[in-house]
Amino acid sequence: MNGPIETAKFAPLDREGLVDRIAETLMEAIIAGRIAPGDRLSESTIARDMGVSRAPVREAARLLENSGLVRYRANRGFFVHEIAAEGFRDLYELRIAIETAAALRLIAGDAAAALPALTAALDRLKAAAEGECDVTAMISADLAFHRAICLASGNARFVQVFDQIANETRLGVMLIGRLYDDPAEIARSHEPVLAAIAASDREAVVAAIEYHLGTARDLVPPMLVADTEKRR
Amino acid sequence: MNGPIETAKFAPLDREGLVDRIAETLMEAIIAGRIAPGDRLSESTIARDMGVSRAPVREAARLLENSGLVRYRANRGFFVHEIAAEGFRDLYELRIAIETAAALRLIAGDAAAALPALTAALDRLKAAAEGECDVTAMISADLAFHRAICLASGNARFVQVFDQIANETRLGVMLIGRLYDDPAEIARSHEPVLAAIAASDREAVVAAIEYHLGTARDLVPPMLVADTEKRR
DNA sequence: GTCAAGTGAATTGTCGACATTCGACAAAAG
DNA sequence: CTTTTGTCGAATGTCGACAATTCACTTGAC
Repeated sequence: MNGPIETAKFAPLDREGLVDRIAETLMEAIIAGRIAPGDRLSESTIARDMGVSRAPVREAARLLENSGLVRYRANRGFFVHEIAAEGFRDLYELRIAIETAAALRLIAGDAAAALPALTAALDRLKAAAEGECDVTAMISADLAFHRAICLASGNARFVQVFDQIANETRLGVMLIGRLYDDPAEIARSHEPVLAAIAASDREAVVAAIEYHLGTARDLVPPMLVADTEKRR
Repeated sequence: MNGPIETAKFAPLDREGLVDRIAETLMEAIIAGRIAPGDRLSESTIARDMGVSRAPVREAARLLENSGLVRYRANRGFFVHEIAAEGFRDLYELRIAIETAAALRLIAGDAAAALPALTAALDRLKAAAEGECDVTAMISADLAFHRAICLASGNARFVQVFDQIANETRLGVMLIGRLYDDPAEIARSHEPVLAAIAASDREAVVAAIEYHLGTARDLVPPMLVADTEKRR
């Protein structure tokens, strides 16, 4: 059974393909806001800039389409997704459904085992809210906490759906600077969710998530409309 | 507001691109079982058979990946997705979460307006269960009913997620002939769900969907394991 | 001045060819 | 006989070129 090598002496080489690297670069640019929502992703331009051909760029764009960052229109190309007020409500209703289900599933299983990861995620979120708060990092930490809940549920599907919509959430939220005006408050608003999970209280979990995400669902769309108007 | 043409006199030309047609053809072949789960989708072969180049075939495959029908492995190509027993449980937990949320949302809105569509979908399901029951058609009608619930919720996200996982459900369920041994019984099992929605009874809706989908969730995985063993 | 049609540059859609990688079989060493 | 190494066919990965489509601009008539 034992070959000459028992423990791996080398970490696997980073062999992620060209397409993945292009996709990552594009995603980073979109999330960082260097490409604005609604902007067209010119295949030729991107390919030329990156020094590759158009084929892998197209594939990368298709990949990003799955993440909801990019929309494709036939014969017109790829565009950075613009999220509307109405779509934001729907998006958050889906988040409530998914994350509530994940949390309930988590409680039904081994909640104790999952708590450290959740607590750690919340701590990181609080840390990100301290001092000179970078909005992008703050959003990342926020999403990471919610993702941790899905992950801890043990159901890969919940994580999959969450990942698909996380970036869209990001795009929507980033349009609104004001939302993160009081980062510490945002961070604190996650505590009831964790507390309910820790207490394994099903009803409290449902209520906490509904309140936490429901607040954003009801608060953000009007802001989105206002900000969209202002931009004209 | 009114232009010279008020009613459309011509159906829109079939301008859906080559990629879409390839994707549809492939999807049809997979759903019909002409390509078995686990089989490789050879780009070259498909391209040659269809008389096109490999580029649109690749894109079509990437599209099908979003529908969960196909999985992509780097440098190895596309394969028809194989669903495992464990994955099936997760899949159905997600369905319960989505469809329950959709139904509750539906009740919160204008339930009366949505009822005709749901009733019609259920009738079609019953009709499909009559006489010489084609399993594929039966599954389609079954899924169509559940999709109608998501659609009636008014939340496009629910529909989007449902569509993404519907085909995977199909692949999993099709592996098990026995499940549809008694089609009429299957059709009837949908009635409580519709009744609960019609009554706008939140608790009943939650219970009905949990029971209806939960039965499949608990029943199918052992069957999947058994059938997989048998196939060896 | 407004609107329609025409024109052309720019972009996407598709293709065939070449480079790279993979997996299986064969061959050689232990 | 088992294990490792070498080789080879076949598939994917990437590319540059051409065709088809779109969009902004110009042109012209009313």
